[in-house]
Amino acid sequence: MSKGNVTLGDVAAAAGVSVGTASRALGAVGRVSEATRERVRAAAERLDFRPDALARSFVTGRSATVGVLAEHAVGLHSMPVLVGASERLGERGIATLMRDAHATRSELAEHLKTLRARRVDALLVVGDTPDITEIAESLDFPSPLVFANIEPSAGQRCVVTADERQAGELAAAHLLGLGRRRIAHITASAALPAVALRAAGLVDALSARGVELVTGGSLHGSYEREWGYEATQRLLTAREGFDAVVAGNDGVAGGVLAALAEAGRRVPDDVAVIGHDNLERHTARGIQSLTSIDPSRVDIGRAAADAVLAAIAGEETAPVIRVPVALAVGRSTTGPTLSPFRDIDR
Amino acid sequence: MSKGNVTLGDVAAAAGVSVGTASRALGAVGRVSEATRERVRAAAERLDFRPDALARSFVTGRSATVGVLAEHAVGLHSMPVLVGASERLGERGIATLMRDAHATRSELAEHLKTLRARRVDALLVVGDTPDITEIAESLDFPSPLVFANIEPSAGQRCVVTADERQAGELAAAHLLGLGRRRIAHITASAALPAVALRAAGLVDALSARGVELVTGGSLHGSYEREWGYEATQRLLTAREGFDAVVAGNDGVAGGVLAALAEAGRRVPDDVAVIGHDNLERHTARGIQSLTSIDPSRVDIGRAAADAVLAAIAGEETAPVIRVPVALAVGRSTTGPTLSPFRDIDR
DNA sequence: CTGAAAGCGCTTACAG
DNA sequence: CTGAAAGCGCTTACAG
Repeated sequence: MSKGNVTLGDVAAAAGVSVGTASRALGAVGRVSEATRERVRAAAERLDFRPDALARSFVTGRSATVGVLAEHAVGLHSMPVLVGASERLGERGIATLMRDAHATRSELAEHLKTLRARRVDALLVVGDTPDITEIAESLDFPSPLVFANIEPSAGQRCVVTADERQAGELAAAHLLGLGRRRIAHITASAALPAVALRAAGLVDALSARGVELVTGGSLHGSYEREWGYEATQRLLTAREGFDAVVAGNDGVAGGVLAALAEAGRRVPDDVAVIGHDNLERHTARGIQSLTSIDPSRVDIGRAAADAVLAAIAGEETAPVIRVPVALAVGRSTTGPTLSPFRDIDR
Repeated sequence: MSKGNVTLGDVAAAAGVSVGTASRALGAVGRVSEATRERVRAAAERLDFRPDALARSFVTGRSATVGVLAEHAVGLHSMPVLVGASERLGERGIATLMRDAHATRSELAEHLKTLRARRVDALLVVGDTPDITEIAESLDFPSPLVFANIEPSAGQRCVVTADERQAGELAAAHLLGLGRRRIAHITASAALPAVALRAAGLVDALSARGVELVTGGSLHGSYEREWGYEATQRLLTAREGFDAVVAGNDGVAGGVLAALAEAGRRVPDDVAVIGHDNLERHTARGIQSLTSIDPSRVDIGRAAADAVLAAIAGEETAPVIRVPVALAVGRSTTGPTLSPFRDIDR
């Protein structure tokens, strides 16, 4: 009690069996009579026996640790994923060893070597990295790889990410439900897979109701606020009639709102606006001003942890796991009209 | 290469020495001739030898893992601390095992037992927990304890947290620098240590310049937006002349702004407002609207990790480590006047 | 300075 | 079904 922890030998002695038998009685491998199993269990219980995790890891080769490669870990996109995953893994007694993924190929290779020496049971990659799959293969990295927070590309066995198509669908359903029919989509480069998926979800859901985007397609630019501003001005100048804008993210939505305000268009009365990322979730100041798609990144982290656990257990995992997104409804679509102070004051 | 990793035995064989000698040559313990040390090192280098961490942990008893007890891990106050700490520890090859600190005493005791069985090298407690020091003592928990994100109380050896006094001082300096002299302080309960420290920092820094709070002292209520609203209305009703408000947090500041707007007071022209927490950091939409104290929680996490590393190394650590806060200057103190749309649109 | 050996606490074939 | 033994890869007194 005071010093040395109780060991399997103590339990075996207390139960009157050998350590080998005690181990089998407590573990899953090997046959033991029910009677001795009970006796050993009772002894273990009585002594509050906790097997030394280090010894067990040493002999089994499972470290109960997973490596985590994180792109910009302290950013708002990664943090909730990392914490959600760590929490879920921690519940299962799995530790995490985090390394920065913002690194050169040789640095990444070095990280992987360290993690292999650590005998991590799996590697979770959060965000974008240069060719980690390829590097892992070239190093003969022995643990399963799980990816989170990226769009899947070739070579990845298991990717956990947001349901980007659904994001577009939710936006469409919400706006259609509000009676909007002349909808514009101002978003980032079509070369980004997530952008393409969201656009497809939006367009398809609108088509199903016989509606198409006012400009005939998405307006592709960047994720910058300026792009939202500029694209909206273009729409206004072109006298394109529109009663709703789906923005690529909350920053772009900000630019849209600014342009609308300058032009004297009321939100949501004249134009409803939807963002993406729901940054307001983090400020939590009470009233939601911008309607926005919330990617539930903590849930992505948890789902990624579940995928990691499955991979460790040797179970087959789906190649792509899409985590549902949610729509955070705010005043930019449902009113009352956005107005001075009431919007900065919370 | 293909299968079994290179082991110390391989290195020893390559260098023509025994494993024991190889171990001494690579490690710090025991004397070895410089010649053989070099030979062993060369062999290790050539074979790209990485000692099996599990074997090493097993024999040394150090797991290279620290337990983390987190109060509301996925919250905005904890996440940056957790990620900052994990990242720093990861750089040093230390893994983290996270458990929820929002638990009953017996659950916490159970967590600690698990962590002891895991042989964690230290325990990092983030946020508030019921009596963890006491529980650890009653369990004879063998690893050092480090606390982050709480105000120190009796019994804690090492606490890493924000410099709360400095928060008050920064607010004072900023407002005085802007020529404000009639300053109100609307904050939460004086029973909260952080509140008391911030108030003390504010009052002392003002006193040094011959200024005192308009109401003769801080107005203590809660951290709720409503309190900010109500307290401001009281000030207005009492015809208390004031040209600045320091709010307990950004939520309270929101209430203050709402009340001022309703009363037709311009911000910052008539009244400057400072918040605390700088939630806008997370939305990062471009222009800072609310001036606010930013507690730099990622830095708290990093500093906590450093304290953990020191504790593991057996070094003496300071009982309280205060991490500097910063002032994020926004339009609520420096203008231009907060106005419609321009403030929600970014 | 170096080698041979014991040992960390567990798991798991291998005999009985 | 159970016990005795080997072994996981390293570190570290202990002899030489």
